[in-house]
Amino acid sequence: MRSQHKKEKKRAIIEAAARVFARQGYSGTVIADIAREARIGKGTIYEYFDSKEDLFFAVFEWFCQSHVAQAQVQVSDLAGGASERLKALVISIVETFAAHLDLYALTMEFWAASATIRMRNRLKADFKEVYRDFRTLISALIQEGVASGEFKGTIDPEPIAASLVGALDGLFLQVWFDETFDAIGAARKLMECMMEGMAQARGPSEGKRDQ
Amino acid sequence: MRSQHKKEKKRAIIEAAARVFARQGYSGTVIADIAREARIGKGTIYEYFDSKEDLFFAVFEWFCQSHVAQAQVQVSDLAGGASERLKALVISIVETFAAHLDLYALTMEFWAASATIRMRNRLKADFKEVYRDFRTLISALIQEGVASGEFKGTIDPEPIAASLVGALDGLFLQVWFDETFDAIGAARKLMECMMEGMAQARGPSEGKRDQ
DNA sequence: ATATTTTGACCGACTGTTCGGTCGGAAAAA
DNA sequence: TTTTTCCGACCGAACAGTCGGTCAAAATAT
Repeated sequence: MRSQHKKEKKRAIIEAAARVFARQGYSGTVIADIAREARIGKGTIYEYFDSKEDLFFAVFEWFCQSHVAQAQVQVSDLAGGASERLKALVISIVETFAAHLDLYALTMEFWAASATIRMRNRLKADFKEVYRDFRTLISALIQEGVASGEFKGTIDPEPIAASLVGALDGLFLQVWFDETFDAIGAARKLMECMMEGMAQARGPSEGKRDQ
Repeated sequence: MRSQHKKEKKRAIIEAAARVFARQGYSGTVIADIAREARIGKGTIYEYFDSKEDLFFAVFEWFCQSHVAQAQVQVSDLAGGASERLKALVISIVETFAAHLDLYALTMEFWAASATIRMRNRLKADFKEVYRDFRTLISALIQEGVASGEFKGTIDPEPIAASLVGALDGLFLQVWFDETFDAIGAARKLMECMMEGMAQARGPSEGKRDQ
């Protein structure tokens, strides 16, 4: 009980900070708010983090880690053909986000922070990596589909994966501003449409070079 | 020269503020910075706006107005079939954004501001409208394609339009974090893929169910 | 077992600074 | 001269970060 306890407490502060930042935004949050949420004294926070900015960054890293990890677990759980799994993964991501809309505010806070000079370099590299990971995850699935003949050989997995990742972000943005917007439905229709577009034409002969 | 001059000056302040907010973010911007950028005294700003928040909101409205207007102009300029026009519009939007990446920081600032309680209601309604306008613009194009027989009758225009709008936002987010990312290329591939998925099957007989 | 010392987690009053907004008067226009 | 526009010195509230000190429990001595 020493570095163990410290680790736990640090984590607890990070989670408390995440809640407060999500609720009030970075600038709208006063260190005292976080201390109160974590039920500790203001000074204690500075035992664990050098500055408000450091704490914010720690929240960001914690958030990225847990989210990417979750998606990677999800995809490893899936079974079936590439197209089935792709569809399932995308729907699952959308549903997960939809279930944690409150945390979405945090994401926007991170985006905004990345626009300010000081934070930019710290956040940018991590964000780049997160997006790359997501693209790779989806791109791999698409490639699998191409390899198995489910998808056309002419499909270029990377940009399609990027577009899908982008669409997910974008759909959530729309939910954020209009909670009646049906992101899950839109994602389903998008997947149907893209599947149809990616599907290997099965009609004529059987060659890869349809026309 | 009175209300005319006032209007111009107000606009000038808004544009100066937009530049500074884009560069430094809302919290990172001090009223004095905006005054300097606009080459006026700090006090003068308060002759035109009641508060920093008001000014920020004015920037937001100015930004929305000019961007939506621009997209609407673009679409009215286009000629050709629905699929051609749709593709052209999307590419044109991507290219416009790519050419003004600096202003993208502003968009993120608006998103983040919408996460704070006070700003939220003011921004939310406008944002909702902007997204609705964009969706409607694209949805109308898709509907046109369905009506003309270019697209399948089973296509549901609204969610597809929403996904497209989302994908554009999302692609830009990726550019923001990795300037080597090729959003224009990705958008092209996405359009190809979706077009293929939306296209009326022309191969066998004329039914929907090929195979 | 008990007393004593050491350690370090914890705290919140305090401080120096920053910044949004004001105001009284200068400058320009009418 | 009167009115309008402009200005920046000034003010006070807010806040990040500090610091001196408390206290409980771990370590050590008895």
